[in-house]
Amino acid sequence: MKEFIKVMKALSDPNRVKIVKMLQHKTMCVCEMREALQVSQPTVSKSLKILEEAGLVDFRKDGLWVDYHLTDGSKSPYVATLLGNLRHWMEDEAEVKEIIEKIPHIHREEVCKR
Amino acid sequence: MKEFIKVMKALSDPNRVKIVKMLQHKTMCVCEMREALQVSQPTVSKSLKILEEAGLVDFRKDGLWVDYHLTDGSKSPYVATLLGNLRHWMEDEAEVKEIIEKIPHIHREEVCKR
DNA sequence: CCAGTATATTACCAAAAATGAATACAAAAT
DNA sequence: ATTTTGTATTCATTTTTGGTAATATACTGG
Repeated sequence: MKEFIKVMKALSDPNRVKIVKMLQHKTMCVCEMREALQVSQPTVSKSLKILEEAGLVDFRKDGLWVDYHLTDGSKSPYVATLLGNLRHWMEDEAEVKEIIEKIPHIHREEVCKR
Repeated sequence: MKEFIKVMKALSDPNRVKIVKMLQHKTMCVCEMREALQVSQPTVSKSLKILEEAGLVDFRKDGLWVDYHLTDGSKSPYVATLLGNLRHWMEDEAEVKEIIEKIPHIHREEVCKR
């Protein structure tokens, strides 16, 4: 039950859902997401931690950057199912579309350094 | 997006999930759920309102009683999918099983009147 | 080692949500 | 009409959450 609740809570916030939707398109680092979402870096970090603890995302360190990606959900049926559904869910939401369209124009080298 | 968040939030609370699991077995009134969950009546009512606003449950008045039941989710793909998944999800959770086992022993006529 | 950069963590604030007591409302019975 | 009973709502209080600013940590290059 606790696991389920954790996953539901993780997906109960617009920014976190947007992060998931972005990561469906590509692996991203924190500052890229920061730029896409237009929120502060700590806010992104915190959201990512919640998603990570729910088993929705994982990361790999690449030098100074931390690249986040969606998990395969193999550790939780809830995660697997919801990540699966989220592939098609909300594809037409303006809020999501706007952000997805930004992604190709965000380049790590330009966006960071703050 | 707002609709999705509402559904996720509604399912982010143990008592509300338990209510859904109970309603999978039978239509129930507020005081029966109160007895099964061992919480106050207003708490149940409020939980039901949240579930209702998310489109997960609906009710029918039967004299003094208000019988709640799960919806068919026809108004929201999120609801439809999650209610579908919740049919098998958490069937083995001790927390849920205990409550489900109580249901047959709860009789409206005895449980109400307080 | 030092400076610079990306991320994480901490501390704190405001807004939202959960909780319980009291009250209001509605339907039925007397 | 009044009382009783099941449910909904209100209100005050506490807890949780989401956000930013400030700070700490970790990696890189000189």
